[in-house]
Amino acid sequence: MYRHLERRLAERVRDFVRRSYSLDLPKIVIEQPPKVELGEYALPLAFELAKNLRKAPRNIAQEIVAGLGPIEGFEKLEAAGAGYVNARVNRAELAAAVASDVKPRYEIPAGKILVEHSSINPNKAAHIGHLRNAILGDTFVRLLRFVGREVDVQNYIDNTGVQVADVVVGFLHLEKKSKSDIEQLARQPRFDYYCWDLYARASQWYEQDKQNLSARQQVLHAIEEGKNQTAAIADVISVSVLRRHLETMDRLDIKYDFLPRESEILHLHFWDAAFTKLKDAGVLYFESEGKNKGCWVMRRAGKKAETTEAAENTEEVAEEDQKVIVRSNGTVGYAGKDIAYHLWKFGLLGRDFGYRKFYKYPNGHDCWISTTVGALDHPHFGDVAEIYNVIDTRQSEEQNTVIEALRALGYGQQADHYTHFSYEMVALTPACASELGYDLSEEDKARSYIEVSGRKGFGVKADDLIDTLISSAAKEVDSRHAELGVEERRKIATQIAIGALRYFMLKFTKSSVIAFDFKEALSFEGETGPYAQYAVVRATNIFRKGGIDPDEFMRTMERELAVEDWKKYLAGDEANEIWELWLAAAKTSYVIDQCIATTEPAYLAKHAFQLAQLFNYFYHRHPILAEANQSRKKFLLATTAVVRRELMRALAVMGIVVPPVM
RNA sequence: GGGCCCGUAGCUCAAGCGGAUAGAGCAUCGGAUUUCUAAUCCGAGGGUUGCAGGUUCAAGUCCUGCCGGGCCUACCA
Repeated sequence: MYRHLERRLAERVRDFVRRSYSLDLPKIVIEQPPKVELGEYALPLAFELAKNLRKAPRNIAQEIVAGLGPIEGFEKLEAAGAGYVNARVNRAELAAAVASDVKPRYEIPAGKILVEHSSINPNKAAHIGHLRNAILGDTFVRLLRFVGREVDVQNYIDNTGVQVADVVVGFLHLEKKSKSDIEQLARQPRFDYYCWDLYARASQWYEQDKQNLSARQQVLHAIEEGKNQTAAIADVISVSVLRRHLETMDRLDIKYDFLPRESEILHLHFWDAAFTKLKDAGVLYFESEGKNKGCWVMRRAGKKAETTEAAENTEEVAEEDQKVIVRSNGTVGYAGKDIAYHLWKFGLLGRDFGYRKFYKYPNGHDCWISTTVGALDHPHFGDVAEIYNVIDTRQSEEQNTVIEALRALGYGQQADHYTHFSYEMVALTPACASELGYDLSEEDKARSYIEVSGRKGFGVKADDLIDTLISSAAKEVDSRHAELGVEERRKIATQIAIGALRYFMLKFTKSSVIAFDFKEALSFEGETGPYAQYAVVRATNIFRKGGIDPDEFMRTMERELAVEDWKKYLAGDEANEIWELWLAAAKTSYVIDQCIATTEPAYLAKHAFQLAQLFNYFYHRHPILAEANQSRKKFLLATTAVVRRELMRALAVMGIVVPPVM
C-alpha cells in the first residue's frame, strides 16, 4: 500500500511537470521527510527544476503544490524547507487499509528462480562462514517466495575436489584406515568434526614434506576416474559429511530441494557438451604459443577486445588476459565445469542429471541428489528463468567468467538474469581467536580480523556455535520460567538461539566483513533477534491477558472501529508518535521489495528492529488493557495487532519464529 | 602491475537514485514502572565521515590524486 501511494504520487507529479513546464523528468525522486510531522513523502524536485525554470526552488514548490490538486489517498501537499514538496497521506485511510491487510494487485513475473547457496565442501564440519552464506541464501529464498515467486533451492556439492581428496589421504596415509573402518566412523554422531581435525592434519602433513603431495595427486586421480576403492571411500566421506551439513542447516530451518554433485557433472559428460558449444561459437580458442601453449583459453572477464587495433589483432589476447579453461594435459578446470553447469541451469545444455531421493526432512520435505542413473519419476529441476548464486566475493572473477561465457555464446538474456549474490566473509577478531586457543603472531594481533581457515582447522564450527547459543538462552529461560517443563524450556531456548543467530548474520550489509566475536553474537539485548521476538511476545501477552484472540480481533476490527475513530485517534500532531508506528508497519512489503531489488536482506533486519523499537516505546507509554475509553482501547489493540502481524511476518521471512513466552 | 571492496562516535555497524539537524546497538554514567513480565523504556556525554582538491543549489554518498587495510589476479577447486 505504501509503495502504491508512492507510485501514484510520482505519476501525478510527473504529469504536472510535463503539462505545466513541458519538461520530462526521467525519474521522480521521492524520499522520506526527516520527521513524520512533515508528512510521509518528500520530493526535492523543485531544486532540480530551479535551473531550467530560472525561479527560486521555494516558489516552484509552491506552484506545484497549488497546481496539483487533490490526489486520492492524500490529505494535502505543502511546500516546506528551502523548496521541498511534502505530501501527507490520509492517515485514517492508510491505517484502515493496513489493518484489513489489503494488498494492491501485484504482477508476479513468470518463470522459476533457482537460488544456489551453502555449497560447502563435503570434507569437514560447517563453520560460521558457511552459516552466513546459508542464512543469507535461505532468507533470500524466503523473500522471493513471499512475493509469490517459485523457487528451487540448490546446494552444489564438490565431492571430487582436492578438499575431499585430502581427507581421504588423511584416512589412508595418516590413520591407515580401511574402508570398513571409515564406514564405521562415518556412522558416529559428529563425523564431520572428526574430518575437521583430520583435514587440518593432512594439510600439515603436506607441509612437512612436499613429497607427500603426490599422495593427493593419486587420490584425486582415482576419484575422478571413479569405480575403484579410493573413489568409494571418498563417496562414503562426502555423503556422510553432506548428511551432517543438512542436519546442521535444518537446525536453522534451512532446507534444500536438490543437491547437484560434481561427480555427475563429470560422469554424465556435461563438459563435453559445453566444450563443443564453446568451440563452435569461438568463445574458446586453442593457444599454440607462450605460457599457455596447448591450452584452450578464453578472454578473462572484464577485458574488452581492443577494437582500435587492426582487425588481425582482435583475436590476439594478451597472455595475462587469458583464462585457461582446458589444461594442456586435456583436463578441464573448475571454470569449465561451472560453465557447463550453468548452461544446464538455464536449460541450454541439452543434458540432464539423474535424480534420486537423498534426504527426508522431519517435516516430510524431500531433498533430491544427482546420480548417473536415477529414478524415472522426479521433479523437474533446472531450466529456469533467473538464477542467484550466493557465493562469497572472492569468487567474483570466477562468476564473471561464467557470465561472460554465456553472453559470448549468445545467451545475453540468460546472462542478464544471472546474479552473483556476493557477500563478504566472516572472520574472527584477534581476541576471539586467542579465546579459542590459537597462537597468534604479533602481526595477526594487530589486525582487525583474522580469516578462518579450514585447512588450518582454525574457526568456529556451526554446531558448536548453535549449541553455545542454546545453552546460553536456556540459562535465561530457566531463570524466568521455572514453572515450565524441561522440554518446553528447551524449545523456547532453541527458538531464541536461532533468532539471535539468524538476526546476527543478517544485520550486517553484505559488503561488510563480519569480525566474529562471541560476546556480540551471544547477546540477546539491543539490536538482536530476541529483542524483536520479545516485542511480539509482549504484544501477544496483551491479548492473552485481555482474553482476546489477536487473529480473531484482526478480522472483526473493521466492524468495531468506525471511520471517525480512526480519524480521531490518528489526526493531529499529538498522534504523531502512534502514527509513526503505523507507518512503519505499513512498510513491510515495500522493504521486502527493496531487499529483492538490491539483493540485500539487511534492510529487512533493520526494518524489524525499528518496528520492534517503536512498539516497545508505544508499549511503555500506553497501558492498553487499563484504558477506560472503550473505542480508544480498541484502537490501541488494533495498533498492537497490526504491529504484531507485521513483525511476525518480517521475522518469518528471516526464518525467525517467535516463542510463546520469553 | 591490473581488477574489486573497505575506511563514519571508545567498539561493532546504519545512512534508497546526491537532499532538511550523519543515526542505531554495545560500552560508560545517571534515571524509570505497585501497571500488559525490566531480554524493556528515558536521559547524558561521545563526530573535522582517512587526507587534499574538484563537480553541484546541495557531497559520508559522485570525480581525481594521495594514505591505510582486505580480497582476487595459478595449466588449484
